[in-house]
Amino acid sequence: MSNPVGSLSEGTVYASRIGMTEDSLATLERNRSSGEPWDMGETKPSVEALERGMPGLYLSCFDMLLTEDATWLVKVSEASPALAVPMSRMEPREEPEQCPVIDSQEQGLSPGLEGQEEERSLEQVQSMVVGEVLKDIETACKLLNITPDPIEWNTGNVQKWLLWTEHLYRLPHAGKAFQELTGKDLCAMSEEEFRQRSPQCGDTLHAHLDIWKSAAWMKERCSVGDTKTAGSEELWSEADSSCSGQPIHLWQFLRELLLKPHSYGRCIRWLNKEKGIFKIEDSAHVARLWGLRKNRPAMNYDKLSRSIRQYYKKGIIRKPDVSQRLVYQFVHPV
DNA sequence: AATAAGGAGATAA
DNA sequence: TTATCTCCTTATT
Repeated sequence: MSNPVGSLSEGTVYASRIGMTEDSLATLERNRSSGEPWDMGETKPSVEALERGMPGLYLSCFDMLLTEDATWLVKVSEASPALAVPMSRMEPREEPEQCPVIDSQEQGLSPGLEGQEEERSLEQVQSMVVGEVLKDIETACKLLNITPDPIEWNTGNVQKWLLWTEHLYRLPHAGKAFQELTGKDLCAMSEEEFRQRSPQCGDTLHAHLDIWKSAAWMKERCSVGDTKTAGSEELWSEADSSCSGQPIHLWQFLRELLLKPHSYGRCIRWLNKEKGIFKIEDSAHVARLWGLRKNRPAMNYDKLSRSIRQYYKKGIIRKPDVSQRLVYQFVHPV
């Protein structure tokens, strides 16, 4: 029983999850602009952008995957009559080929097929949105070196996740209130219990954990081999690809950050992607992320840059021809 | 004060 | 042994 909700009947699951998710998102909405003690830059997950673009859709997509019930389609249709609009408002991704694209070849449809077609495109939207969420979670997992399923977290993993979520959403630090808790403990806690531990952001943390739990539950569900959710499974394996295997190298890590300007563009970005020239805009931030990834709390830019300089003789990274502060160049741009 | 370049020993996988 | 991590000195911006 990795997810308490999973053991409920389908009907109950549907009702309870709708309620849960709406609460969660309302909470996230409420807390979006809360004060933050972190200076981690403007790192905002795309989940938030999606929320902003299509709030009704976001929650519905999750729920649709969580049930076989198709009534959500009606809900979504009512909530956002013009589905094409949120689509066009989607922020462009750096890897567009990974996003299921709604094809526009449904012009000459017979009226009777309209509902079917709508369902099909909604399914595509849904898998795309879910894919975004899964990718965000996957990114966090790689960065923190934790598993996607909160139930498997030990106390250290829990702390990492808290730290991460706090800095991502600019929440006040509340890690101490959850110090001895494992992921299993965390998952068993109600929103009220979260609030008791952390009055300021307990509800927000609970909401985010809920999303992670849902994602993990979905992943488990997909891995059973459901044809209807095969698309999501592909997204998972795609996202999983780079997190399996050997410990990550610094240059790989830097590439990962550079590949996600949406999330990290404010701390590291390409000056010339073709030539592999990049600039570290916030050295402290990048060092902190690297330390997080490698479990080195004492990491700083002095040490990180020393590691980068080790790449000089290895021919992996060099200083660009016109040397500038905090600017480096991959010797073999891809 | 921050960053750059390397030397050199320590450490973890 | 490799790939950092850590600490340090000296020079540059």
